[in-house]
Amino acid sequence: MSHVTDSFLFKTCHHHIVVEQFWENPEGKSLSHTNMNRLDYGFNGYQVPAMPRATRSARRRGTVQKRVAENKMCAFDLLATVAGKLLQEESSPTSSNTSSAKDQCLIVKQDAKDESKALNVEPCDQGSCDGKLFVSEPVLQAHDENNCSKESSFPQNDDHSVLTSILPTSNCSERLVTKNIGDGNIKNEIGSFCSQVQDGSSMYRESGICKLDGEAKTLVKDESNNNREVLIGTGADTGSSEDPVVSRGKPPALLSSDSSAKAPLCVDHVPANSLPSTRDDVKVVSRDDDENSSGCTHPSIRSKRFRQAPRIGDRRIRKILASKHWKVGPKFKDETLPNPGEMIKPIYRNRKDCYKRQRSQMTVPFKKRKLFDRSSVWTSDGGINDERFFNSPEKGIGDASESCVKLQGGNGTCSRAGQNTSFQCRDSHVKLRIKSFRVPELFIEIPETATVGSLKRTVMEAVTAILGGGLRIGVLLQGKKVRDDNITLQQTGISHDNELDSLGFTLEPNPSQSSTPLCTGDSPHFLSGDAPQPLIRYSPNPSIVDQGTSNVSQEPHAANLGNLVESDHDSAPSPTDMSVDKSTADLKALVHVPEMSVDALAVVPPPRKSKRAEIAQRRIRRPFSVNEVEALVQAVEKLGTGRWRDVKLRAFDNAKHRTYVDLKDKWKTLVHTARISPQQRRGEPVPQELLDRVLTAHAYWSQQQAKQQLKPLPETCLLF
DNA sequence: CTTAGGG
DNA sequence: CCCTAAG
Repeated sequence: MSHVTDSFLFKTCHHHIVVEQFWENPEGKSLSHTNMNRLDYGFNGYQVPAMPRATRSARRRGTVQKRVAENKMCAFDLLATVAGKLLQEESSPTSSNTSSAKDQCLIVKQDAKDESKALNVEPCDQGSCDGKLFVSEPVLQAHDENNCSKESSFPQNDDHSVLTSILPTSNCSERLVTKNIGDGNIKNEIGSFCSQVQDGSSMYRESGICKLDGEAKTLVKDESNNNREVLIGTGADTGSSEDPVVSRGKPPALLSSDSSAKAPLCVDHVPANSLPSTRDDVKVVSRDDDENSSGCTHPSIRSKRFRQAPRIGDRRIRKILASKHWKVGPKFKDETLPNPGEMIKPIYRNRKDCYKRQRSQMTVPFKKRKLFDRSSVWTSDGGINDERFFNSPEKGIGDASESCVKLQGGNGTCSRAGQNTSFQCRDSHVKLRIKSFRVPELFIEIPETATVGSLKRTVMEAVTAILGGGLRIGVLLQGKKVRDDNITLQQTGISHDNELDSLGFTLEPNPSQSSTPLCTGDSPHFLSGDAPQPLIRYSPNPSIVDQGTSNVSQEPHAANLGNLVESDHDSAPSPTDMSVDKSTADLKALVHVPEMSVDALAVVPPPRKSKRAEIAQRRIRRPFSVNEVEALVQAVEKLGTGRWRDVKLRAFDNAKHRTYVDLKDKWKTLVHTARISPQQRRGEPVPQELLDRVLTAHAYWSQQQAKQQLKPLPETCLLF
């Protein structure tokens, strides 16, 4: 049988969807790590069978750590499935037994062409009731300690449930509550669910954060024409006027509900004693994110933990599931703004870091793709936290060229942005819709010989740097900047019945941050500019400017061959690259792309990154040239095969694109190449002489290594 | 961050 | 080249 350890209630206007997370535990024994991978999800009685597979290495290792994470990732899959099943259920004439309220809400998958496959919940002509489908992880949003703490700080109730999200809506009293059950220690790892809700004829936007690993999840919601509040809190909602709905266990299939939503939505069908392994579950799950947090099993602790959740500077790379199964709206993580000091940390220090970061960002659960953890505007950790409010990709994009921020006034929306603008969204609320932010002007400096791909990357880095470097939100009223943060909206004239067209927001580099070099050493530099439209110069590799390649020694055994290896300036990986004498002039070429960058970057979110390639750009392949091989061989001959860092420093210190891992890998392939017949070799032929040296050196150092293992010998280099 | 290896 | 486990 399965133990439901967590359940989620998705309540739309008329439907309740319960998603359960439970551990399969046939024997009823306590769970062990060996069956961690049995974490499954179910909903409305369905159990989602196919869960993501563990990573290869995970399987190989027989560990299941990753599995949990991946299962988490699958939460969204689950949701998609839920929607699909529900749809079937509701559309299937044979299954009309479920709910009287069926057909009141239609949950459909978005058209296939939308890669994100967001779920669309469309209320069927229920004008007075916006359909909603919202799922949130029982995680306390770290944000808004300043703004919403009052509303969101609810005492926890006795059963230790952690109320994490409440979405009261005026019309339907819809709310979503996620809760941990069991002893309250269970950590639900399901990420927040993002969905779009179509609100009748009104515009709608909704996006959520899909974050994993137990980190804060965010839900961004915006509805038009409805006065709504979005509260995100923790603890039981005992103080709220509307009782949160807490679900637990396997609920009956679909429940219909009226708009009062006060009655328990789901009955707990799981006997308390059937959750003996809760603790185990907790431990297990906690392990998953032990990387950056201790296993916070107690609700209260958890709350705390999430409050201090991952900062931008967190070294940990967040894994965010690409919007494969749902629409990951551009949304900002609910994190508090990092301290200025912390923000610097993540900034690339050098090229190496840059691309390392790039690489690391490509990982995401299924395919291990990492989004730029702080780079992505759309998932930003960045400084725009307080503006968790975005448009769906489809509609906001085109407006990029428009004014800084497109606001949509009107009577319906009480968005977060609005809340932030007017804290107490109670009486005269200002409803704002920020369609897009204008990103500060960027200037890119990149060699003419650079590839388009590198240009993209450069721009990306620049944008990333800006966003990550600390942003401020500027408020423009009638084109004039409102500098006084303490003045009320009313005083400024920003009132609900005002023309919000005159209101604008801008993203401004934080003065204290903007002057920080993006990549100390050889990367982009910020030139702090004037606040609103600062000029940011982004130049890739200033430091390599002086390093020509023209004097690459042709003498294989010349001293210090290593330093002759040209440094990389991210140009196309041309075999002739090394010998081509392009340097200073090229490198200094300044390419202005203000128009492009401004317009393009002003789009929030960015155009759908259909191909994750954009996100997960694999480093371009750069075949080793003979010169490089020469340098490598020489270095290895000298240093041995176990000191790749030294080899790198010695021979490739200027080749930023060659990491010690690369060198190690190259050596590996060289050894292999040397052993195979010349006919089988591919690519630029490596002189046999070099290959011979490779074998010789390899043999020698292998022997040395073997000897060392027996009895540490003084470092002697007998051969050289 | 480095190494060492598998993929 | 990527990804990870280990150290």
